[in-house]
Amino acid sequence: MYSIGDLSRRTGVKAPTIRYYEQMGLLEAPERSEGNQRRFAKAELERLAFIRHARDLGLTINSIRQLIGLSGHADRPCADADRIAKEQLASVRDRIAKLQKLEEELERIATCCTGETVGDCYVIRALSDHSLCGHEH
Amino acid sequence: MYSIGDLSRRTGVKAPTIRYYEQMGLLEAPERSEGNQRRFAKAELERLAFIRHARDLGLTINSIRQLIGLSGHADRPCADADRIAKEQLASVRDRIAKLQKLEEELERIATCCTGETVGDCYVIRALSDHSLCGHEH
DNA sequence: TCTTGAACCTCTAGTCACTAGAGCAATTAG
DNA sequence: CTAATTGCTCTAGTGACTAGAGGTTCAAGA
Ligand SMILES: [Zn+2]
Ligand SMILES: [Zn+2]
Ligand SMILES: [Zn+2]
Ligand SMILES: [Zn+2]
Repeated sequence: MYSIGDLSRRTGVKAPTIRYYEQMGLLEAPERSEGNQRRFAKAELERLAFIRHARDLGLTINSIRQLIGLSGHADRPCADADRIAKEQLASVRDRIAKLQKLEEELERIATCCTGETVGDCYVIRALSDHSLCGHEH
Repeated sequence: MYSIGDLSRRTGVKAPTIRYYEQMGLLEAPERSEGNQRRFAKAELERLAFIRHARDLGLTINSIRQLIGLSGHADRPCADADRIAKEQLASVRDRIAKLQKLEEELERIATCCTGETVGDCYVIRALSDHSLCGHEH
């Protein structure tokens, strides 16, 4: 049996975050000590590691809830799990593409200023005038 | 003189967002009609375009507030504006690098499942076991 | 057994940049 | 003049936590 602090040290997830996951229905309400403190079993430790890893990969609480729901039915088809992973991959790729466009614009904006005063600063001018940009954003 | 709806149509910024920018101190409180409705001058239209452009480039409300503060002093050095742009560029590059690592992991996770049931789904297994990953996240 | 200090509890509110909605008032076109 | 549209303020919700207040329980040493 682990206290919430034990669990926190073993997984690197802060105690308030563990309580938050419980509240969001990702962790089941654990047993309690006589004095009402949480006491987690090993299964919860593993589930918390799963949650943390999924979060680190950018999955939302909602997706994780679905995945946990699925993982209880080992005999069902895994198409839903595969779909969630593919959607997350697509979303990450999408964000990368958007950020790369921003990077291009920002590189120009951040490196082209030859002025010395605000009056002739390229940064200010570029922000005032989108037609200096190479793409839409 | 533009109503908030005029301004919204001309800039593509929704009316509640314009009010929000005013509340955040990015736009000055505009004149009002007899019936207390906002009436914006052309300067406000231009400032709103500036704000929107900066937001589209990912700058925070705080950074924009600083830039607006600077832009009132055309004779001062522009080092602060240049620094804000460079920091934003660095932050975008940082986020891209993190997302590219995620992309790699997610590509593996999302495309390697050869199982058919949840019990032998690679997605579920990969989320349970970070040692299958190629990097830290 | 007692005491002290660390760890734990619940609850509320704050973060960021909006967005949605309620309930009302003003404007504008016909 | 009326109806439709647009505007006003205020409150609350989003996601995934984080911080803090104010109180309780636990574990270890004396
Ligand atoms: Zn400059
Ligand atoms: Zn632009
Ligand atoms: Zn699968
Ligand atoms: Zn991993």
